[in-house]
Amino acid sequence: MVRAVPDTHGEILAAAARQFTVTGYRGTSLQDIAREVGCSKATVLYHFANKEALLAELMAPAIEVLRSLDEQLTGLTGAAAQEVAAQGFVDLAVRFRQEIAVLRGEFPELLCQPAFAHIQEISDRLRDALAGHSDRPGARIAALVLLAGISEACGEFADITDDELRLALLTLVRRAVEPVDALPPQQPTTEDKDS
Amino acid sequence: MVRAVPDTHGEILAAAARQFTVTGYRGTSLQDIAREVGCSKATVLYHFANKEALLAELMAPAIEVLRSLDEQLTGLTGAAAQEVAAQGFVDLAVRFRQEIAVLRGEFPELLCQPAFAHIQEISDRLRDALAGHSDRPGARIAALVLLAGISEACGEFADITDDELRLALLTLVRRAVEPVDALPPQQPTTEDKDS
DNA sequence: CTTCCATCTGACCGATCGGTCAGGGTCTGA
DNA sequence: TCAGACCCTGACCGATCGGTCAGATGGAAG
Repeated sequence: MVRAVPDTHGEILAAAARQFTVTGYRGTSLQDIAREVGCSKATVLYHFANKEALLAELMAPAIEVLRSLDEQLTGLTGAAAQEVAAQGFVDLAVRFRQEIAVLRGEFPELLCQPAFAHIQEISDRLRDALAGHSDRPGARIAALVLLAGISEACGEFADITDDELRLALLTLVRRAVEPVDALPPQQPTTEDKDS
Repeated sequence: MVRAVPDTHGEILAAAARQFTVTGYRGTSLQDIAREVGCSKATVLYHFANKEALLAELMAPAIEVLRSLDEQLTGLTGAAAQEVAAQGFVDLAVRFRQEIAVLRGEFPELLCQPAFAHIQEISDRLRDALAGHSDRPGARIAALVLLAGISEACGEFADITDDELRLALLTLVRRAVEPVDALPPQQPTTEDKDS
């Protein structure tokens, strides 16, 4: 085995990702991670300041993509925002299946941690965009169900390729979301209503 | 305060439900529940054999409804099964918003407990029915996303009435699910393919 | 050879967890 | 009056958690 550079740091990260998705963040102890890597718990804490820092580094790439999607969304409204949100989120969910699976269960508690600040607001904006910025219950519900469902479900389809999954999810979203054009003309929509 | 019957048992149950939905099952200690009720931790364990039994009693009604839905589904196929599954699950999710929110994050771990045996199989059958018993990825993905999304999202809409939520979810499901009739006629479907 | 630094470890810490237990009230019915 | 069922509690238990720390190891630089 040619293994000049052991890269313990990366191994710990990978093992943590695997364990977190199965047992959850709370349900996985540093001991568990160390056991899978084949090192001591102290070694895990040598490479990472604490358990929270381990999670933060694990989620950093996914969060970065989410942030950039949020930026793309600023200023967009209506059908354009809807489409960008749909494509962006589906792509994000597919690419970071594992990372999202980690966050899945612990969402409400983990959002308090500084590493995940503003995530709630960002996903709120994402949901609004997907709902066509409508406040009708039907649109709001559909958007939230889709976001939550995709987050939940993505981790389950390990047997499906990224492209296939992306396509299926995108067609599902387009079929399920309330189209912003189909709004009953109770409001003229001459300009974007803001605030 | 006319309080002839303190009903500590019920108060503990209600407090546990509230805490579990916020902090999760793992994240809520018996001490937390006792504190909210205003009794000692020992009292909680006097009324319930252990933490697991508390959760089991909390979820029992929802699980009973899920089981009966599963029974209704036996024998049904195609569009009929699809419709029963959609109506049944939407109704269940709306009625037991809080209970499902409890189970949400801890699903994979809690399924090991004897109180939740067969739940995985039941929800698998439910998903199959919603997918029109098709094995096409699109149908499977849509069904799972809808089930997961509804479970996740139901707890969030405290401001929406049951009837309103039920209607919105049902229309969403009907719009989003791949209709069993729209199957490409690559298979004659003369009779239900089984096994 | 010595020094230095990165890596890693076993032993240990305080806190908290779920759960046990002996016993103290309080009410009821004989 | 007294026995017993019911409800509740403080004190305590072993286990496990995240995290600390002094020191062992080993390779590179001087």
